[in-house]
Amino acid sequence: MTKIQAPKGTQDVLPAASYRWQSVEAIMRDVGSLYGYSEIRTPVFEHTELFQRGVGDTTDVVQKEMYTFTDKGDRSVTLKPEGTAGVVRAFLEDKLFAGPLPVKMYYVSCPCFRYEKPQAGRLREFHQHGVEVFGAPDATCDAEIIRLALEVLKRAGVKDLSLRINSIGCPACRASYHDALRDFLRPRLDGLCDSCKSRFERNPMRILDCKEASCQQRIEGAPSMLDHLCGECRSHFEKLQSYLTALGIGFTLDPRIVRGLDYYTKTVFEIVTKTPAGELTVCGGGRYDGLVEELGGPKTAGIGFGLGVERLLMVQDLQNAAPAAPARLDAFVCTLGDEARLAGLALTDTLRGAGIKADLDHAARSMKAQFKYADKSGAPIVLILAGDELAQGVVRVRDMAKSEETLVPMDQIIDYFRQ
RNA sequence: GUGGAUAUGGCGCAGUUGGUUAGCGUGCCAGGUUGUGGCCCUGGAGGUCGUGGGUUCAAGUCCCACUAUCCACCCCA
Repeated sequence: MTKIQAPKGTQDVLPAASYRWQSVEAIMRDVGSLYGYSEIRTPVFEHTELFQRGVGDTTDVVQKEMYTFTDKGDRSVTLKPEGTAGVVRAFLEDKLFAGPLPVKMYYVSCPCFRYEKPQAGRLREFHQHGVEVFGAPDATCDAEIIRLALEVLKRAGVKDLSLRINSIGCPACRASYHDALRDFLRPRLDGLCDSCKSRFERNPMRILDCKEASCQQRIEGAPSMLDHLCGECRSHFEKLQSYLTALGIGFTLDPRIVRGLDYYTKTVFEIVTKTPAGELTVCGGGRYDGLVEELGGPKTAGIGFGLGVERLLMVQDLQNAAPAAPARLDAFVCTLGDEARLAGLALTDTLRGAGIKADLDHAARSMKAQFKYADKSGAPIVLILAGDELAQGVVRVRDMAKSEETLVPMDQIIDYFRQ
């Protein structure tokens, strides 16, 4: 029989590590609600067409990375490759646009799926925290979600953060920029790498992002999107920069941030952190003012970001910023003999009823083995119950760190923990 | 999709030019202490040496294929 293992690119979150997830999830919830956001949860899978139209047919994500399958009803469905499209769909389907705008939403550890070759910080099933805001066209909102993302990362203990922003304009000014860029690239096309050649027609801006040194050399002096922004896009971007400055948020302009998803307009940004293993992008996002309309809704501004949970946890590890594990137990109950065992079960139940994290031996083991287990469980207090204690109506309370024992009357044991 | 490295008990490793019953550390279980953890001592359980072929009298060791894991590119969270 072949051993069954987890599918490639997936990970178990084991009991010893789940507190780490709970910790960053609590941070996201706390910060989200502090900023006036409410949680939204959308399905893990959607109709494939949503992503084709929303994320964009020409993107790598849609073209080669989606988990798409046909269900028993012959519908093509896809495990969500990112968080935004599903939220937009819900916004439309549940007619949130008819309520008070803006609508501000966040999501926590949203599972996302991309069929890629796994490696450090890249999985096939991964999780994102994120926010989406609808009906907030002003650049104050761009600044707000950036501030929110930075706050989440800061509370998670991430160090050496840097913010990179860019504007990719609106469809109108981007089209004229594409023309200018193609005019610049056309005479140099022969020297570019194959993937850049294919990008030329489809999405020439991605060529600016190419990692090939020879391509970088050839595109030296290429026109910048920022020089081709229309009046409105330019003014939006300038406002964003002044708002960030007013909030004391440092940033760098990075014209090479293009983002791999088609729906972005105007502001795009990435938050990068330095680790001993190199720079790592932990958060990326931007504005998508055309997406709601593209998916059949009323013209509505949109903006959001996705923050990779696995990457965040990885950065915490690399930067020694991981929170310490909380104590699993407040007390462990050790017993000897059947009568004491029964009393121990009742005692444990009483403790739990009083909100004290308690456990007892479930393997009918020796006192020594029970103590070993109690020690490894991290319980600071061990309660010992055997014939002598039962006869006296007391519990023997052992402080594990001090190795000191005292006798506490059974009916005062809760008070002992309360003091 | 392209390239590179690795694969031996739960974890970390050794295994010498192919040569007897595959070792070590750690963890786990138990005993030493018939009521007591961390330290120490003793014992025990646990391995189709990733899978399948091949070479050989003999393969953990050599050859081939496959699979998985890790890393880089690509892409991105």
